Amino acid sequence: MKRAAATKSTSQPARERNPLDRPTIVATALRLLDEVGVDGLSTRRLAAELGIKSASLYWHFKDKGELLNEMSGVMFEECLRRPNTADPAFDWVDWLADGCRSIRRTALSRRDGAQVMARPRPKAPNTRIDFEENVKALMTSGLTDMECRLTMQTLRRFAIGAALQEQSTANAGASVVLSGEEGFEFGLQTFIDGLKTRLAERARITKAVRKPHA
Amino acid sequence: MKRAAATKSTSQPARERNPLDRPTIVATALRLLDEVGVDGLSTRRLAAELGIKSASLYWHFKDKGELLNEMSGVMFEECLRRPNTADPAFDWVDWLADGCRSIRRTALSRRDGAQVMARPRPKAPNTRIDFEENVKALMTSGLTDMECRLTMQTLRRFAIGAALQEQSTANAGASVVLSGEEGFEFGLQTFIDGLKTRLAERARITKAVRKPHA
DNA sequence: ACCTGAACACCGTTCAAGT
DNA sequence: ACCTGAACACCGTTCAAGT
Repeated sequence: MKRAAATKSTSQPARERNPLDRPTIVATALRLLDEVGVDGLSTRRLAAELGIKSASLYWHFKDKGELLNEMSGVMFEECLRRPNTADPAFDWVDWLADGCRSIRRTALSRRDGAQVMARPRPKAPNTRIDFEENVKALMTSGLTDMECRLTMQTLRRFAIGAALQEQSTANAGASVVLSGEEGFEFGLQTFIDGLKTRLAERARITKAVRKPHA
Repeated sequence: MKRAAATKSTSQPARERNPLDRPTIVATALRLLDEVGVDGLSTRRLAAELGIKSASLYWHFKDKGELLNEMSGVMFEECLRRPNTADPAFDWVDWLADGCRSIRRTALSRRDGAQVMARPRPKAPNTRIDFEENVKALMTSGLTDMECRLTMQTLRRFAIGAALQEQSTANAGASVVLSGEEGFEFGLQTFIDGLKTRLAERARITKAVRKPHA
């Protein structure tokens, strides 16, 4: 996709004449990411894509890191569906596993996507709300509040860690005995088995307490 | 630590007059990493530390990526102890958990250490041998060869993923309700519980096959 | 074999100035 | 409010040339 030829009468090659905002810049940056990769995504290149000069980006963003973090946030929004706990068929195991798969899939869906998602997300209030909603959904499992937070953190890390390694350049020539998918599903399944064990153990104790001499 | 003042008679400020080799360069790079961080670790800065010009580094390394990968390899060598399966007290659970903790601790031991260890390690033959040795040790658990490989891969990713997030700059101001240590131990314990479940399930089936009508 | 000098083609960021 | 021009202080990498 080469730069569109500008009509002679204007100096902006690829942009309408209204001011940019952060969402537009982030969306353009994500599109550009697929073209050039994270190392190719320079402020100058992005500015060119937007029809501005790179210095102008610093009116919208404090620095490049802030832009990348916002990209991370958008990618997470792309992949996280809200849980439907009202549905009587809601199953926390499936929901949790699918959420984890979704993070990996989203990371793999764009060039160097895992590297972007490995960055801290901007702590916007709406993100916080979603997070608390997810904690509540997972608590239907019987895990404690803290365990739910730790579980979600662990699986988020795991999904991104898996994608990170799958996208690493070294994977090109390596003897890939274990496919990414297989390793991912193994880790996910095993971790969830561990959660179930914890819950079963807890149920056993609760029962023993209720009927101490059974 | 400022550059040592050179004696007037020589133009090398900080180096004896013998040729450099890769191990020396890598060791110096790791020392410098703690001073300046991964973003500050430029070829020019490293060359200055070694008393050479940055162009000379390209005689020893193909590019900067190769140097960083070698640093990753050295950090892994620092942390991986060989298993002592001859010891009758050898316990695969402890060994596995300690190995995982060791990776995290090594990553946390240097500035941006997790970022370095997240890179692909150079696939030297000795590294391969260690890996096979570890697979054999883990197979004392009763897991299959493939499961052992997947387990080690998963825990390696997990340890580095945890350290990566703990060292992320965003962690500075964030509301760190969950300490890094706690989240790490939770994930590790849960995953190992899952492995045990798998083994217990397998033992149950084996037994059922032996005594079909028990 | 190992290193330098000098260059090429870039970076992120700042800031006065423009509109 | 939003953007430009121009600069500052860097990068990684190449390559002929030196010893």
